[in-house]
Amino acid sequence: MNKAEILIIDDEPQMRKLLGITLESNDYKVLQAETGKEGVIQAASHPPELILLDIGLPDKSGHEILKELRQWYNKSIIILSVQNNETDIVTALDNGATDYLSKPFRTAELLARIRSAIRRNQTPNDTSIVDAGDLQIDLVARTVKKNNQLLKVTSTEFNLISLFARNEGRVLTHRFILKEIWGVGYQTETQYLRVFVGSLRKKIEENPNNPLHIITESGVGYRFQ
Amino acid sequence: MNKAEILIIDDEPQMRKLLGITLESNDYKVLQAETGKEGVIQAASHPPELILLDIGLPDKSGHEILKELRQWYNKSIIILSVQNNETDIVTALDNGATDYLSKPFRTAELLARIRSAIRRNQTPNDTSIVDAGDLQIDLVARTVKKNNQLLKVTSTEFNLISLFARNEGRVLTHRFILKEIWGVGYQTETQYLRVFVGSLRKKIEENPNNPLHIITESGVGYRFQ
DNA sequence: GAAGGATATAAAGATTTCGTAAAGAATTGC
DNA sequence: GCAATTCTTTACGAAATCTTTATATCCTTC
Repeated sequence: MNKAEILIIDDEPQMRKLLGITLESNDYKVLQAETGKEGVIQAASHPPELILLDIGLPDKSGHEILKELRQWYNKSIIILSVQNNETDIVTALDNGATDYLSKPFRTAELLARIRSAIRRNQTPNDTSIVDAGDLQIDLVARTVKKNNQLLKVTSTEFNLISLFARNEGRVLTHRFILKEIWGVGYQTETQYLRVFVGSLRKKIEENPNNPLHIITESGVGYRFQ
Repeated sequence: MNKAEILIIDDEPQMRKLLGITLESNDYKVLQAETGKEGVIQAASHPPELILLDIGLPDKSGHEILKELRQWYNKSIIILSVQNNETDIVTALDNGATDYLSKPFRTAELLARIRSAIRRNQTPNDTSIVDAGDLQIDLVARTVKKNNQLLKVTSTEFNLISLFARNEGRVLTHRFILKEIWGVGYQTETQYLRVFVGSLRKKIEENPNNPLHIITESGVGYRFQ
């Protein structure tokens, strides 16, 4: 039985040390990251069984890191936070956090919640690369290849094609896409979508006038295949 | 979209009422049980999407009920308790509870944890496909396949065939269909229906002159099979 | 089997939705 | 601080879809 790996993302050295000792003495293998950025890179290079994410990080808000991780990481993420306000908890859970614990937490409870979270880990589709014919979309590296050639896509363009790739074959409504990419205030800005779908098609489609990957479902949204 | 069912097992009538109102106003279907025994029976006869289990029950300890449920019930169980002691939490989680909330809890947090728990119940490629011989209608992806080949259908056409698929074998009156697809002001626009049924038949039927899927019930409506 | 109401089909007209180009605004990188 | 890139907005022609009309066919009932 090899040890389950847990990645701690927390900027406080003391907290990392405390958590590290606790977890190691309970037979977990511990990985650590000081910043969100570093955490994402570590998680990508070697996906752990569970991530403990402090939400009060210096570089980005923990919520952003959580969203970023959840674009491809589908194992458990437990949020640790000094915050105990409801909005924070609700946001984290709705962004895909597995659990939320307020600091200071009780060790035995933390361990029990970790056991529970690991037990429930779904069989992961551990590939972060979505393959769609001549296209390969790497959700971690944030790259798009067409016939093995790297395409130059902007950040928003990538977010869009990443969303498509993660929902291959199903129709996504305009509202849904706009909410996911631009946020809840933009759900009626359908024109944004038209422009960005247009520029994506120019890049990924053999013939942009007759798209084979991004199909428009008139009156509803788009479908990727 | 039918409502997710939640079973509340709690001996306090007030708490059941409070939870019931909260959940129902958030579009869940609520089932209630006063005792653990009753709860187990209810859950067995009609497994809900999630169980809210109070741990301070009179007949058996909630922990026993939890264990009993977990022998066969594998969806989410959230524990509610006035207790906030660590042993209790750890025991519950190790017995397979999905989550543990101490009373009094905050409503928004409870709802977020319920959403999270239900979300995790679903298998990643959760599709609800209606199979009708050579036709497969995917209600989530909004796609129609005939002999495994994607058909191009417009938004209204899909809404129509989706309504048919969800009421397979049943005669739907003109008025009902018109109300569902176009809204209450259109219940007499029978000609709309004729046109759209016609175009659907052209796409899905082997021989549109002798339809096998969308059957005309003259003077009444249509039936899908 | 004939009459009359109900249904089917085709096609024209009306409306909505889409795609593209391009200009202005904001952001990023050097 | 300037140039380059990216994002947001506007405008307009093109395409797809929906609605309506006309006419042919089918079905039921007597």
